[in-house]
Amino acid sequence: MGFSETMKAISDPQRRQMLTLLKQERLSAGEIVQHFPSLSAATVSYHLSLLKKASLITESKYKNFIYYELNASVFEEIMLWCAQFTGGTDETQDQAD
Amino acid sequence: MGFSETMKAISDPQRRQMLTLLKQERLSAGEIVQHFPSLSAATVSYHLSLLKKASLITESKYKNFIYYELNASVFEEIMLWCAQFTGGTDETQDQAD
DNA sequence: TATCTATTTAGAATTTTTTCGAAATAGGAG
DNA sequence: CTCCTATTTCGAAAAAATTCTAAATAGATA
Repeated sequence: MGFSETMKAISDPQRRQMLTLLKQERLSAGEIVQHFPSLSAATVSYHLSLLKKASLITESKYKNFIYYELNASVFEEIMLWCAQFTGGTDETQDQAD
Repeated sequence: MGFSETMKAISDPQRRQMLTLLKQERLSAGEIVQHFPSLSAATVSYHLSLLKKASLITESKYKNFIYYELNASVFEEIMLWCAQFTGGTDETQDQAD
């Protein structure tokens, strides 16, 4: 939910790779697990839960699968935060952190 | 230097606050310490070293002070990474992670 | 109903990050 | 040269994040 949670979530390379996978298409938890041979299903599930808490992905259930999907809108917020440093935006704007 | 180091560096709220402070003006280590009453000078120094490693700040010495200054250009790279998810940029572009 | 498949949750172990106090470094001032 | 001020580095302790295996959940199928 909060900005800090989002930044923490995207700070991990494996979680960023999960986001990249989901950029192309929505995937079930099992399909995501297959992309990480070095991690157990439980660990991938843990990472997905962090991404979900940060609103970076959403889940929907179908049969006994859980599908994950990217929520692109959160990235706008991060870009806005960055923009305050590049001098590219109105500097009077409210900003998280 | 690497993208991962940068993302790790900005994932911490206290380090983000240091960047925000440096957005306005360059500050000495001691001046930055004063903004964080709950942290020791050693701890602030540790955080500054991470920001420096991530190229988010640069340092310059004057007398026995060390001044820190923001390096805004790194934020462009983060924004570019975010943009691939918002559909706002050329998707054929190479991207870290 | 019994069982199989997909996934998460729980609990514990490991690893990484953060933090501090004390000691080291470095340069300026007397 | 000696002391003082600013800051970092070191080593250890504490806190947080990551990971695993095993057990729990939930829905589908036989």
